[in-house]
Amino acid sequence: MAEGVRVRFAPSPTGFLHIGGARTALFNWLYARNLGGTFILRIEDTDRTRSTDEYIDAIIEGMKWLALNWDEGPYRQTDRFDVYRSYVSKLIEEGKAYYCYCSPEELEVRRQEALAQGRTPKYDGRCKNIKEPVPGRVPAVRFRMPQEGYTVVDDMIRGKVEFENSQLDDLIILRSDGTPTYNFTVVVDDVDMKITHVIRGDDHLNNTPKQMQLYSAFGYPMPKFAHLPMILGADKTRLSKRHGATSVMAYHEMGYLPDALVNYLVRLGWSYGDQEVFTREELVEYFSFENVGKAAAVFNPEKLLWLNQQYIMSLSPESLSELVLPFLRKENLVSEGQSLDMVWLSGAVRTLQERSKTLVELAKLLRYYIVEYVGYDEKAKNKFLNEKSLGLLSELKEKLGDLTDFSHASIEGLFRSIVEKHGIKLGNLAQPVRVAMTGGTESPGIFEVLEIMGKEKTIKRLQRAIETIEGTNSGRES
RNA sequence: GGUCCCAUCGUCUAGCGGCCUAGGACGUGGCCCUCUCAAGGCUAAAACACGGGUUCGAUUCCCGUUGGGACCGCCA
Repeated sequence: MAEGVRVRFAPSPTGFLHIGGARTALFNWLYARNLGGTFILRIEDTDRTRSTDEYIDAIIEGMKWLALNWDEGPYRQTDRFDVYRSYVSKLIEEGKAYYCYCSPEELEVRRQEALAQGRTPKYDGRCKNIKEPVPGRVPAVRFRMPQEGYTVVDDMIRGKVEFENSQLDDLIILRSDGTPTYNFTVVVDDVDMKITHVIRGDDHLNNTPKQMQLYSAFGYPMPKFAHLPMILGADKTRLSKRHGATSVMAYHEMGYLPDALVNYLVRLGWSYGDQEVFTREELVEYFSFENVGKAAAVFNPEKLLWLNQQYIMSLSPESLSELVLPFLRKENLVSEGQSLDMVWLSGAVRTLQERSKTLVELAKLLRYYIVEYVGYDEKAKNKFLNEKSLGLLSELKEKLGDLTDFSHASIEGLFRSIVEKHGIKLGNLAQPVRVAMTGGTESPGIFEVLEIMGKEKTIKRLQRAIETIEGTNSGRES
């Protein structure tokens, strides 16, 4: 049963890999991996005016980033025109297709007329029985669609969907310029590549009966179909650029983890009881179309953000450090060629990972650990770096200077003893120190911050805070 | 306009006739923890679109209404 499952993702390179396409690819990938089948990547670039090699590269880049590896391809339809032409010839010979001499302009006029009169635009079949070429006209080729009976799509998600054949149009399979059209190439390729399951977006459901007629004409067994519900924007219309970032790689740049995006995307329309967070292995193991919903789903960036944080928290500090490095460069915190002590960085990252929802956020938070001098937040400075804290900061500076073991435990011991001596709350000491160290009032636990910062930097920053209060600081900011 | 699809909290969803006082998650409010911010724990508000059937019993099955969406190209 599981034997020989072959599925494909077939994007057209007229744009970047977007959220919707990625989810289609993902469901194909999951289905193939779940059943031990073959996942094929096919580029549908027959529209040569809109397809570009840059977009092909971009789609592949997106697939790789999401780690949706394919087993065959990428095939390009523009490499396969010979195949399509031979199928066209066969259909013409068998009388299943015919030449149509109507020009695109004429067809457009008739379509507009029909629309204006409230009729359904449909080809009138006037070229159906023309035997001789029409002088001065280069014909397109149309497929002779049966007009009696029904075509029933047996969909793995929606069940049986019935279409009346009289609704089906004689579709053009070969343009007058000799290039084949989408509905035709999909079927030829799926036949040729022995695709067993066609998993694609909901927007193709209406095309399916036409394509099924093509399958019959070729005498090829029907594949199974699964039409995935659409992804909508907050306004419940189909997700598009105006809803914000839709390119998969844009999420990479914003500091999202591919696994988080995959996890989010799969839960849009699929569920497994109450579980929200899945490993790849679990996803592959649990995936089934039985648990795929039928309703369109609204894309919710907030939940994606939450998931991303879950993934960031679950990563080891070491691997997170590697991942955040490029973002540190972008923030100009690490210059080109400069190397960072990765063990130290991991320690710093560890204190920040539950405070970061994205890698970009993490990189920004890492700032005060890395730079030479921190600038003070104005409000924080006024509130905590003043006469009241001056004595405490000086005392702390002196005692920290005598500390030989600059560890979390001994730093904490020192803080506790000072606090106890003065009969004040820990916060009264911690907050001024926090501003001195980070420039602001929010950070990881103050003892960890000092430990990561190290003795030398800690003393320097305390000294600078003291000078600031005394008004002797030169005012350099970093 | 025609064809097709869809319908549970604001959002993602569980539910496949009685287990439902409708569960979980995000977000939102409160409380706890606490050196700040997070994280974490507890907690609150929040939904079966409507109307008919079928049934002893409907969120669940059927029909209709309403509302949303997709497609109707010599685009894919």
